Amino acid sequence: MATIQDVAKRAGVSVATVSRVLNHSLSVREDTRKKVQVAIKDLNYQPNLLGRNLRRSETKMILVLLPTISNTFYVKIVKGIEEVGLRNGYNIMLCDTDSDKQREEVYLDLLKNKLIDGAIFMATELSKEELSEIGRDFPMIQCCEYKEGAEVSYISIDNFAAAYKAVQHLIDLGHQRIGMISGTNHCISTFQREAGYKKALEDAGVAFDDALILKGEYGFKSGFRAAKQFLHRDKRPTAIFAMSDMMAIGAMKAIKERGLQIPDDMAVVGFDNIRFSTMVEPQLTTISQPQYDIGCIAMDLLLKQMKGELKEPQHIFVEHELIIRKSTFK
Amino acid sequence: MATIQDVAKRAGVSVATVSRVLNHSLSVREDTRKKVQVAIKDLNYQPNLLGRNLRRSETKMILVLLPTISNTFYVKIVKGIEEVGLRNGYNIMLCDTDSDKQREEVYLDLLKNKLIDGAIFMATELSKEELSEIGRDFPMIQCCEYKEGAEVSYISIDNFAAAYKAVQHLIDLGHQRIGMISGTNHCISTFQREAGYKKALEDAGVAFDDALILKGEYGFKSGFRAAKQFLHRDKRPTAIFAMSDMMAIGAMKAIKERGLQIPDDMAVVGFDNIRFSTMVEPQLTTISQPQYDIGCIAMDLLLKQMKGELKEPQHIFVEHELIIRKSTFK
DNA sequence: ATAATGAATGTAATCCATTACAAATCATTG
DNA sequence: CAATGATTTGTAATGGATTACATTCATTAT
Repeated sequence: MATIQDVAKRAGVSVATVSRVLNHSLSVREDTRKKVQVAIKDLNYQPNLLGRNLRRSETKMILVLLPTISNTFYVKIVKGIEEVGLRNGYNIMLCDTDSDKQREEVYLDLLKNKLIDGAIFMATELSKEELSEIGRDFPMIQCCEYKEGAEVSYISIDNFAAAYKAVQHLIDLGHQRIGMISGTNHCISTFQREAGYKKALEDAGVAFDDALILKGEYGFKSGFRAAKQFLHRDKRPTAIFAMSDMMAIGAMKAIKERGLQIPDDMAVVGFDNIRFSTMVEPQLTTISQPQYDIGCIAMDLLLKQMKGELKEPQHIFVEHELIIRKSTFK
Repeated sequence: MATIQDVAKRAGVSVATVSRVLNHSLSVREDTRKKVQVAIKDLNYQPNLLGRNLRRSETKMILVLLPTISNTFYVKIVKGIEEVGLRNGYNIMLCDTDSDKQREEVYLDLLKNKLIDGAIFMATELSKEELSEIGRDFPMIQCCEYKEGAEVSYISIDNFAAAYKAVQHLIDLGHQRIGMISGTNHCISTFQREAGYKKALEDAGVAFDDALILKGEYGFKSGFRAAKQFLHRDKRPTAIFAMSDMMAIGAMKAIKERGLQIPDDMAVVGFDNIRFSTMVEPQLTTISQPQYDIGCIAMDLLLKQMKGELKEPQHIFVEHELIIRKSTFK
């Protein structure tokens, strides 16, 4: 591998001049620039970024921490992050933390050790104190999930309002016994969506029944199992609000297996508007988030923070939408 | 940010000694080690990896290039790569190339510029010549998709044999008019699966009909559209072999919308055994690949190559399996 | 022709950690 | 107690590129 020294020697100039050519500095005469470029080509020279990075103290790499890569919900968010990141000269790397704190810390060390310039969390197992501490020294943004009170910017939808709207929709359709398939994790979205569910019931004058909330792991199976439980009850709910589309789709399978009709015997609402929600029969009513925009904004925030343009942590909420399909209304 | 110099000064030793402590060198007296560790803790020192990497000329980072992160097929492969990689002290980063050659090249520059130690391609837009050239100088492995003739190791299943087996299964069930929903891309798997399809027909004495192969983009919609086309025909096929589960599931939707029964009126076989293949009604017959193992082996190969233990490029084929479910056979 | 100005180029310090080699310290033995 | 070898520690070079500052060269003004 040729180094900048080799190029300099071959071109008969100093390393400084080569560096200037590499970095498109203006003050290089046209013929010397040519000479250097020839030498670069001759030697098939590629600048070693380790040297450059050390000197500049930046790597132009951004890390996106995903709790799991199997959740298609993140796809469009990542696309948004990439769009803005690449346009600004940053490479976007994804990491699968598997919701494992240790693994998260391994990747965070890359941030602390300057191997990456910034990080975007889709979720984290860190406490708000730990987050705040790292956030003080290194650029990072929380996206969709966040820790309330952590001194780290975030962008999200208003999960409370979204759940409220979904449940209100069911109430408007005449449902009174509405089962909720919630999540076991401690994400803020779970908490807020449950709160939205309760508030919508309360505002409609429907008594809250603890037995109507079941918890699962966000996947197809959990939804399937929870719905089965609901179906076994004497007074089964007439509608189900699931915290994720995957759960909702699992629930739909259980309902159909039982020989019941959706939405007549039981209506179903999901959350996320994943692509599959239009591929099932009937298509799923769900909450849609502007994922792509969320990604763009998250990356924008990170860029600002890296430039030092953010004095205070920002809290941004974007609009959501209730998409009404056949699983609730013919 | 404290540097190794600061630590050395505070501990009253030389930077070399601090470095030895950091790298667990044996020849440090117990009490000096303690002193240094105290200083490290006091200053909250984190070694700057940019310096270390420059010196060692390695970053312990591995890149996995994905043509798209929305395809859940890669999830388990990535898990396998991560398992082996992390166990060997490497950080695994994922990149979404969007099957865009330019974007691939951006990420490959990271390899050429020493910012990552090695790369695993799930697919590539590079030609075999380009691959070979980079492969000569930098550690890389092809996984699942590969370029025949490129001097770069690969691991895959035998796509020809797998397709052959799938089609043979349909033939065994008495099907003669078997439609294939193939892909428009130029991946070797597409080519080989078509070849396997043809050979299975040939060996069974069934005449090959060009009109029975339709091409699409691997997704739900393509499968849906292709199946619709098949359904409009006078002599429609009695079975469909799709190149991906997503296509197969799209095809199933079209068949069901037409009011036909699966598998009685039309049997369907997919490819990949994604999780959704068990979530649809009826469950999908498909080809299963040992994705997790494939990931482990790919990472193993890469480790060997980085250690210089691979003189020749390796070509590894792993077993596949035909999983027979209700979409072909009650 | 000469001084002054500005453009082009070069020299050397710098980023931070690692490590070969040198030096110092310690323990052991004749 | 000196000599030897082993262990511990320090000095300084190193990796490759960037850049402040110094120098050279060409051009314009006087």
